[in-house]
Amino acid sequence: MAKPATPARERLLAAADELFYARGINATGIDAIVERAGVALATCYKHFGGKDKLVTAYLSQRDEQWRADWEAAIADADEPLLALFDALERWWTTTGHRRGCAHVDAAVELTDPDHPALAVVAEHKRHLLHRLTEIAAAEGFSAPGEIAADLLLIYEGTLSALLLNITPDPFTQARRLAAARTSR
Amino acid sequence: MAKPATPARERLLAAADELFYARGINATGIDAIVERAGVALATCYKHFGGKDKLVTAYLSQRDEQWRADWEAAIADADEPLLALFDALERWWTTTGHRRGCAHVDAAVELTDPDHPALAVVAEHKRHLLHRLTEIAAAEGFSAPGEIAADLLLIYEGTLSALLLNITPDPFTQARRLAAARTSR
DNA sequence: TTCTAGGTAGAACGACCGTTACACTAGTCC
DNA sequence: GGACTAGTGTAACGGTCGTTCTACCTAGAA
Repeated sequence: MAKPATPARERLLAAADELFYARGINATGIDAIVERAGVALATCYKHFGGKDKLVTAYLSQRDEQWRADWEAAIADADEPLLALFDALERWWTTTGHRRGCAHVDAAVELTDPDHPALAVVAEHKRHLLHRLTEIAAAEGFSAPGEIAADLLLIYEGTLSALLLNITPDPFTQARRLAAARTSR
Repeated sequence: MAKPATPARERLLAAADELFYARGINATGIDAIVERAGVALATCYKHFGGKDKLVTAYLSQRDEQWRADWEAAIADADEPLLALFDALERWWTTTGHRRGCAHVDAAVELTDPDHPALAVVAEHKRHLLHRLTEIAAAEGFSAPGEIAADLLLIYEGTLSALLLNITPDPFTQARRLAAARTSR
């Protein structure tokens, strides 16, 4: 929250979130975001200074939101390690879009390896692995890093399955696989 | 093989394969492919008629290649169900690029749901599920469809983990998870 | 020889997009 | 009142890209 959250800035971020996710980053022009936000083009550039930074802010916001949702699910869950899939299913069923994980999409779309938004993607996934490892350790598992990596792999597979629509019920699958992996 | 495989056509497809995969579909212009192939621009349009169809041909070729590699791995493997991961690792270690699955990338990049190439993507993944189900049935598993879906989910997760570089050794992970799922 | 198929080279078009600049407005605070 | 801040609206620039067109070339078949 370095910058003040003015209404214009918030509306720009909300519009960017909708359009970047639904239509893709490269396919979405600044003009479309500005129009959706009901804001002047110059205002967008005053706040973000360019598309790259707007994309970065969009992904950061998604990361923040996801962490909050996940932590809430962890607090609610009987088995904290499986809360990942509770949060995923809640997110998936409450939003209408079908484009998988916004961070994975960005990693695919942003071809330039120096794009600043890619750092946010890497940090988002790093956090997933780190937090899963923490939870597994707290649950007393002997190899928490291995369990965390396996759950992350299952999670990524679920996201892909959702994006590609290849499997009838990815959530049930994911929970079955994850439960088998974490049973003792 | 409806069209004759003239040298120009082959070189165009080879160039498209390299560039579309390495730099992304949207970020790669026809000009770049034509230059890489050492072919005239008009020749490209005479063979493919447009970028959409070139992309479609590129993905079809990848699909064909992947099926052949996988079938070879199945023939070689002790456990046919796990050959998927043998083929994946061989492909990954013999090619230099790190952009995950070309078909998933296309599904992310091609925002227009009517893009003709998306049918190839869907068919590619449908075939994976179908063939895995066949093998599981041949191996005598009682719920071959379930096993196939689980293996496909693990496979997709591995591809994502490779793309995002989030996990130290996705192949070992994938084999461990898959072996646990198919043990009896 | 003539016809044809496949390939070449280069230019041009139209559209889109990220970015910048300029002139203007309205509220706020000293 | 004056200065500052945030926002508006429009126009233009420069670049990229998919696509089309025209003219030309070459090798082999009829």
